[in-house]
Amino acid sequence: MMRKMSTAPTMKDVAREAGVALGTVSKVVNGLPVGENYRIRVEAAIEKLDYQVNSYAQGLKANRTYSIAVLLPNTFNPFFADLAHQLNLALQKRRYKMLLCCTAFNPTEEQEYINMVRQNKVDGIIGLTYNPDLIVEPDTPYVTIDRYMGPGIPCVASDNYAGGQMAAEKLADLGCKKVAFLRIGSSLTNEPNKRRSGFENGCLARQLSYEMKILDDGDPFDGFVDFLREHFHNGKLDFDGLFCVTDNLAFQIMKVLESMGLKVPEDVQIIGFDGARMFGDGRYVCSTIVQPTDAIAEMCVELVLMDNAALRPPLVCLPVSYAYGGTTMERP
Amino acid sequence: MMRKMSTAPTMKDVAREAGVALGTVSKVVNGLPVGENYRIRVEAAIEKLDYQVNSYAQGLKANRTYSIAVLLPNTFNPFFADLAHQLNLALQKRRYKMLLCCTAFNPTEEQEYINMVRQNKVDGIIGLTYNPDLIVEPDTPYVTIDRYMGPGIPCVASDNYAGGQMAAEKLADLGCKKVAFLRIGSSLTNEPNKRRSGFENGCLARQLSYEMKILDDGDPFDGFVDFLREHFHNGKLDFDGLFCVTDNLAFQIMKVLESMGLKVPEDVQIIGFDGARMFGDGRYVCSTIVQPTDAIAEMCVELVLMDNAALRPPLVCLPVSYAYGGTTMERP
DNA sequence: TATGCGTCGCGAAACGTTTCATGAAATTTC
DNA sequence: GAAATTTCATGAAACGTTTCGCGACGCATA
Repeated sequence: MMRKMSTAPTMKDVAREAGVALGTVSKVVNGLPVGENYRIRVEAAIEKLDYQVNSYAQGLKANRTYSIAVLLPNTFNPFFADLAHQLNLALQKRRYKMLLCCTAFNPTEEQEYINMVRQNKVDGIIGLTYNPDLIVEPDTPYVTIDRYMGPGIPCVASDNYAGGQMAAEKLADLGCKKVAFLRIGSSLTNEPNKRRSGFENGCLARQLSYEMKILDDGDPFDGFVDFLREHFHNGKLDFDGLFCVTDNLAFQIMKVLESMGLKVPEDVQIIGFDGARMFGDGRYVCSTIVQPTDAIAEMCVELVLMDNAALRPPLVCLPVSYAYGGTTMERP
Repeated sequence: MMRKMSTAPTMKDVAREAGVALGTVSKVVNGLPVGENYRIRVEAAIEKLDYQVNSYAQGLKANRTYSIAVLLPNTFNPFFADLAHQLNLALQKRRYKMLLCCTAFNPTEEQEYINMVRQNKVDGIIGLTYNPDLIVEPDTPYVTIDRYMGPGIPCVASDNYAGGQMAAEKLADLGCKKVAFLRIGSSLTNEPNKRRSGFENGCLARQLSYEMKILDDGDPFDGFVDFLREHFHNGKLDFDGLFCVTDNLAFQIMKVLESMGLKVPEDVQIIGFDGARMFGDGRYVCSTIVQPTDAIAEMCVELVLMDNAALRPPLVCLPVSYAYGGTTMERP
């Protein structure tokens, strides 16, 4: 009785308690075929000892850990937060654990996390990263979000092109005559780049006059303020519609417009991108092109766990949708 | 040469390559004293083979995994998101991994995660949970946020009482004559309860007339709408100040007030609680009592990793501060 | 030269699983 | 009823570490 109180019970303990061999316990635990009477005895012993498998021993043996590392810049941008949440759900559904790594957009940090994660033999990595030359363990399945890194590494993204187009069309529908596209480089690597071309295409199709203001990484935000000032005469802005590359940017721009005495959406309508919401269930921060974070997460998990790596598509684009968030005039 | 390409190199491989014993490699890897010439040879071999320790073998042997499970309801509430981020930073600083578990306020989910986490032999758990009778492995260090579960389990929280008091004083300072406190039960278990008594105390101290509206878990939000309507006559609200138990609630209440034609902060000033910000760096969602999420995270990690469990304090309260977020009139 | 002591590398054992060759028992076959 | 075949529990080996008793070696002492 109560011999090894201090240590958690092992399979050996269960085997002894049930009077069976080690391998038999293993089979019961893993649901493999075992004689009925044996199964019952083992299950009783497991119950009695409150046995839990040691998944680190399993991991060592099987070279499989049922955990996936998720690399995100942070969790306070609502879009990333939403992604983290959806990934957590999708992984949990498949009984996988999620190792969350916040990289703060820092390439060194990203590489460090990748290295750390190698030691821990996660079964795969899902990364929304900004380091263009990340070195990833070749035999660890890697799936990116929003960043195409080559044919061997699947990339899951929204249909950014369609989203840009949708924004242009929406602004046209809502009566805009002259619009502008605002973007910061750093928030806009790779796939999200297509938002611009989609938007341009949409404007052309609807014969909507447009201008672009594109800042590079590291450029001060003032670049936008200057741009808007240049197009501001006699209390009026040259534009009646703005498409901002992210909701975050839209949010900042709104503050600037406010300080210029302009009213949104009466004077100028704004559409952002991402689908950021205040408290998850609150209303959208601005009128926006919503990314399907649930589908993105689902797809990432699907791909990262896929057995046959050869079958993985290099790029998956998922459909976006428009949502009203108070910064556009809805149709009369 | 290139014999075992498919498998990651092990200590044995390094030992063979360096021409030393297994134990010597182990010592080098762990920084234990080893003869200089041996160290050099081993380090060269490690470099050459690109050896990485297998932390699951380490975990199996040492019964230590350098990972901590974090239980949060979700990541899209900015307060939780911030907490997740700060915890990630604090853990990373100590080279610990973070297993994030989103529980969606669901007691069953919470217990399931706790169980799952037991199997994975995490070194500890930090939980912001809502299940009053969670069963936690007695030998896994457990630290809660905001919920006092008994003397053996440390609870880290903001100084909620002081926060409530601070809100009352601020409203008084800003000229309010009659205020109200709004809260929903579910968002207000345990420690955060003290926000009410702190607020009450603050009102009494400043001879500020106040009322309370408290909804229970599961009550429809309409309860607040009705309450506000009852106190709304001739386009004017009986209150000139509101203290909402969370920023989330404040956010929702603002929408209601808006729909009643009331202006914030001109007609009624609002103070929330948490310190929620839009994009992490954006401005506060509302004027608010800010919780020190960085200090909370730091303290949680400190306590959960503490060797001597007997020295852990049962309750730690950390100082809050007031921040302007546009929903209060600042002093003239 | 012989003894004693301290250093330090060596390698076997152990951690808790899974797997697989082994052989005992039960079943089938003629 | 004996031999062939199937079934299935058994327990040793292996996964990649850490730990620790052992012994080889170097040095000081007499």
